Amino acid sequence: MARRFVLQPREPSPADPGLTLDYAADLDSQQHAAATAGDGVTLVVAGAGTGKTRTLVYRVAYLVETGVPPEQIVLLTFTRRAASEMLTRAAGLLDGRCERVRGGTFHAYCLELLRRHSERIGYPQRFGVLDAADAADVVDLARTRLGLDRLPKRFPKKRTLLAMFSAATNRGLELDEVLAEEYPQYAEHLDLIERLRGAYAETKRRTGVMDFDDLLALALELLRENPDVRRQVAGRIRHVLVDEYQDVNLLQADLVEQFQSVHGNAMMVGDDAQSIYRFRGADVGHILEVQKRYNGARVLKLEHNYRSTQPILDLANRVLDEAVEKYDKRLFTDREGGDLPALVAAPDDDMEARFVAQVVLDKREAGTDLNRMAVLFRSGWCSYALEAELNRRKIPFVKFGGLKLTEAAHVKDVVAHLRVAENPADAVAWNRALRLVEGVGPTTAGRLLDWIGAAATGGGPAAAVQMLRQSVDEVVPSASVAASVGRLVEALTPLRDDDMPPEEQVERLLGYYRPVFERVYADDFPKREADLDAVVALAARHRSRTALLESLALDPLDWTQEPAEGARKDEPPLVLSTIHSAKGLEFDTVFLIHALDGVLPSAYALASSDEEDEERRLLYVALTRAETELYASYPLVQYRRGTGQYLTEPSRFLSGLPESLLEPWSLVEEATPPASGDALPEADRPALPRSSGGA
DNA sequence: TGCCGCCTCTTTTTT
DNA sequence: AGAGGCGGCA
Repeated sequence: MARRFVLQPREPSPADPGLTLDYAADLDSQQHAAATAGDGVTLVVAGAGTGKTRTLVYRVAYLVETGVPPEQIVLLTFTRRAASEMLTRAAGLLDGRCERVRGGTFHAYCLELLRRHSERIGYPQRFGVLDAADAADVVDLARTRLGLDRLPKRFPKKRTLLAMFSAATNRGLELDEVLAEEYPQYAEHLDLIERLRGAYAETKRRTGVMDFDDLLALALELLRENPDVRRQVAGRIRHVLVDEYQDVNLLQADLVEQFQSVHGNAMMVGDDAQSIYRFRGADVGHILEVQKRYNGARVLKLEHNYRSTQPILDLANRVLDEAVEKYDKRLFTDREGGDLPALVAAPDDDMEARFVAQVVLDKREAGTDLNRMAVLFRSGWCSYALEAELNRRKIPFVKFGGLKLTEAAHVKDVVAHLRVAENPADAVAWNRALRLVEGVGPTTAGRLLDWIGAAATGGGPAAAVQMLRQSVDEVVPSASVAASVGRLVEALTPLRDDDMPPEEQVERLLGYYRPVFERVYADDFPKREADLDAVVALAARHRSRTALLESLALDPLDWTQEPAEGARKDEPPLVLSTIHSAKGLEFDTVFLIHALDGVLPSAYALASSDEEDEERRLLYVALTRAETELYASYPLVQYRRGTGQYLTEPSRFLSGLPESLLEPWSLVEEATPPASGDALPEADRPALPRSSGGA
């Protein structure tokens, strides 16, 4: 029987002369209590703008100062941006001593673990990582493999299938429970869906790839089924800190439990009012039940808001008040005064864009840096009109969320070729590369894949390329197609050299791919060209092909967009972001655009009051990003193909609020360009100058 | 078999 | 707007 010997905690005295930071002076009393909390499990319930990040950063510094080796601290977050921001801030506090703190997203951290112990779960060391689009392709491969050429009518599409699989995995449910709960219309196909799920899993394993959910699920399996690995991994985690804990799903909550299982030190920070990831299996229940899961966990609160003015908080509090599910949350601030938030009705989205651009320029003129302002929206497409307007006015901006560059077809093409070099068993990558060969369609590609698969399992991955070269003639319809496939193989062969620097691999690959690229994207390849150079640049920043591919799979942070032409050099750009991607950030001025019913709340999220509440929290998150100025705006008309122009309604969460909370503005177009010194039509109603760029 | 053009549909949010 | 499905043609 193993025995547990309990060591008394070694409490550093508050006056410990070894501490270089003055924690008591830099933090308020609640923040101080959290940052300097003793060992064990601590839940910090922190409202919006209460200095959560600051507190975590000081916590890290405190641990390091009190003798915890930085590399034994693990700081987990949900986005790479949050991770890097926090690690950078911590590093800045104790000049470099915090640099070796481990951390990143759950997915990235799990990937690292799996890479190190892949043999324990039956994966090759060089397994690949699938994004959502790749995963959809694997579903197709799995389907073909099951011999299911024809699916029943009214059968879920692959995107829906993946969502079902994901819900089951992330929430620890059986497929039939997910179907009954969320997809009753497909319940009759349970058997077939189940078979597809099995084939999907089998295909991933056979071809050595994992999807995002696998990163979490397999890491958990690795730790649970290999006590020695768990002891080794958790033994090196003296403290685990988790930000945005309200957004963990079951797998992530379980992983945290594993990570702290040796030392028993965990700090979870979160705000149940800001839970916005239910759609991917997050469950506020986990933050609410921390005390149940960890007997004796202490609970601390941060309630003092330092970010926003009172009028902004009043509005945010009001929005939350009307949730069906009540929150015991009222933020208070010392920042008295400040302007009322505005609800701006714009005639159409072009005028809305001009309004935002104009206020942004005015504020920049008045001394607010562009990157202290942000434009937030519900979905990626909401900012299209604004992006055009910002380009016209040469205002530099970066956009977070929405479509990613790594999802662009031509970037995925390049990545697919690299993945084949990395892991010749990777059938999805092969498939993509083969389909780009002129004359190769689904059928030919399928036959070639069978050859490759046989070679990869039989003679090992290295044999695959060799085998393919010999077999091409037998499988391919014509000699010219065989020659084309041969050229692909010739292009890939030198890339298998692992010592070749990644940028050289990409450069060489582009020698093969460029002609293909110009043929496949004949109508618009010049516009796409810059992205290929960006891949080369990204490759130059990575040590190995493996590292490059990981970075590409998990959304590279340092994938820089070039600044708009004519932009001031080095001026930090205006931030455009989905609300989801803006979580945890703060800005002097926030514009919430397209605050429309059907957009926020999304028309797809109105089936239940739970879903509507999540949309409401999303609005709450958006509003509480603002420090001093807040503008919510919406266009009065929208266009939709088919329907044409139609009238809109402002967000149900914002319409009907008293003018003492949210001041209605309307936009009026000035008839003539203003002479200098002219008064505005009304003091607080900015007029729009005539559009300079045309609509 | 593969390619092309025409059709419709559907449109969150992220790792 | 863009993707995916389908039918007809080379």
